[in-house]
Amino acid sequence: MKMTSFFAPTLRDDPSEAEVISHKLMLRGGYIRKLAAGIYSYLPLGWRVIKKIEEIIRKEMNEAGAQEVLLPAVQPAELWKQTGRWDVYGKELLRMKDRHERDFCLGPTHEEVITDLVRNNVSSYKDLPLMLYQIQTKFRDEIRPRFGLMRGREFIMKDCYSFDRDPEGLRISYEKMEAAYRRIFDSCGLRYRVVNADPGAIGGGFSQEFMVTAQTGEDEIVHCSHCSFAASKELSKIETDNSCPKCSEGVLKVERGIEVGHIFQLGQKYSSSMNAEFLDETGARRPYVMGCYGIGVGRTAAAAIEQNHDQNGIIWPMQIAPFHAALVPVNSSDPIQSDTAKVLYEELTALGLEVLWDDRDERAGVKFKDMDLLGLPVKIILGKTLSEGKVEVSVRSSGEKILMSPSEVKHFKPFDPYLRKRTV
RNA sequence: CGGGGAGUAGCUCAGCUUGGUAGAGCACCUGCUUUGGGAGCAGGGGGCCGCAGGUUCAAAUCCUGUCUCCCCGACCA
Repeated sequence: MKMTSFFAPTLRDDPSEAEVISHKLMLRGGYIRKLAAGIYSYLPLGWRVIKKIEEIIRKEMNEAGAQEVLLPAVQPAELWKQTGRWDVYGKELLRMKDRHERDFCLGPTHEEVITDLVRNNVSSYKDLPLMLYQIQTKFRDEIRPRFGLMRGREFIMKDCYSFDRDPEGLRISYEKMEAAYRRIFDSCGLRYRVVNADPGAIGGGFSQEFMVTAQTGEDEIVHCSHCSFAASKELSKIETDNSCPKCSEGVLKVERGIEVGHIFQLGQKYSSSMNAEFLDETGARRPYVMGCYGIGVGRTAAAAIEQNHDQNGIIWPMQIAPFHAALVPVNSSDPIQSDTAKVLYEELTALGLEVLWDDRDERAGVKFKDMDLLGLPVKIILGKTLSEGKVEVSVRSSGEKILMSPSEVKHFKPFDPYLRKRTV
C-alpha cells in the first residue's frame, strides 16, 4: 500500500478526549474515530489489526472443532423472557420495538439465540458434542463506556458455545477451549495470565479469565512468583507477600491486567430454562450441558497496545501488525531511492509481505515519526547507505538497525512466517 | 444514576473575569528553498464560538434551559 493513497489520518497532538495510552495512540495513528460515546469506526489500519486477530481466532477455533456461524444482532424479546434475562439484564440491554410494537433487543451476548438454534435442530446425543462460534458486533449499553476500544458500547466479540451431554463432556470441551485460548493469545504475541474468576451475570459455575498483563490494566491479578497460580484479586481475597496456596514455594505478587477473554462452564442454566434437551441412549430427555467462551477482539487490540508501546507510539507484535513493514525512502526526490523502493515494494509484496510504502514527499523526520506512531514492526530505510548498495532495516521494538543489500531484505528472519511459500 | 470537568477551525488551545461582532500553533492549499528524526520563507482557504431562548443599542463573553463529550464510582469481552 502506498502511503499517498492510504487513508490513515494521523494527529500530532493527543486528542483531549483520550485518557489511556491505547486510546490516544489509536486515535493519533488514524486507527479509529469516534462516532458517539463508546461507538467507534475502524479505519483501514484499525480494521487490518482486527482482521488479523480474527483470523488467528478463526484458525484456533476451527482446529479446536468449533464451527463458525453468524447469529442475528437483533433478537426478539420472547427468547430473553424465557431465561428471565429480559427483566434481569437491566438498562445495559438496548431495547427497541419494531413497527408492530413487538419488543426486540440488540444482542449483548448470544446464549439465548444459540440455545434456541440448537434446541430446534439437534435432538440426539449422537450429535454431541457441538461447538459453534461467531465473530460479531455486540451492543451493551454500558453505564459508562470509556477508554476507546477498551470498553465500548458497540464492540466486536468472538463468542463460542459448547453443547455436551454431561459434565464430563463439558469438561473436555472447556479444556479444548482453554488450550485454544492459550494458543490464540500466544499467536497474537501477547503476555497474559489465566486466572480463576467470578462468572458474574453470565452465570454458571467455574470460569477463568485471560488477562493481558499491563501496568495500565484495570484489574488486579494475584500471582505466584514460582508456579502458575493466578487469581483475580477480588475473588482470591489473598494478601500479597504471603506464600502461594498452590506450591507454597513462591510468594504472591500483584500485577495489573486487562481482561481479553473469559471462559465459562455454564452447565444447564440456559438449557434448563429454555427446555433445550436431547435424547440420550435410553430415550430420556436431558438438558444440554453448556459452556461459553468469549474474546473481546477490539479490546485485545487495545490491550496489545497497552502492553507494547513507547513514547513514540505503538509497537505491534508482528503477528497482529496492520503491516509487516514500512518502506521509507528518506528523500523522495532522489530517483535512486524511489526506484529502489519500487523494486523492493513489488518484490516483497509479491512474496506475500504486507508493506506500507511511505511515498509521500515529506521530510525524513515526518516519515520516521509517523511510522513509529503507527507501530509497524520493521522499517526498511532507503537513504544515504544506498550509495554503498545497502538499505537499513530498523526494528521498532529494539531499535536495532541492520544494514543489508536490497536483495537480502526478503531473507530477514522476522519476515519468514509471512512469506508466501513458493512451490519449487 | 451520584460526584467532578469540558464544549471556540481537522487537532491542541487562547479569548470569557471587565459585552463592542474571533485568534495562535499544528494540519490543509499555492509557489520557492530544504530533504536521516515532526523544516524555512511568502501567499491563501477554513469557524452561524454545541444548541435553544433571554437580557442588551450590541453576546463567544452575562442569565436560563437543553444536548453532547471526558474523568471518579457500581458493570463487563
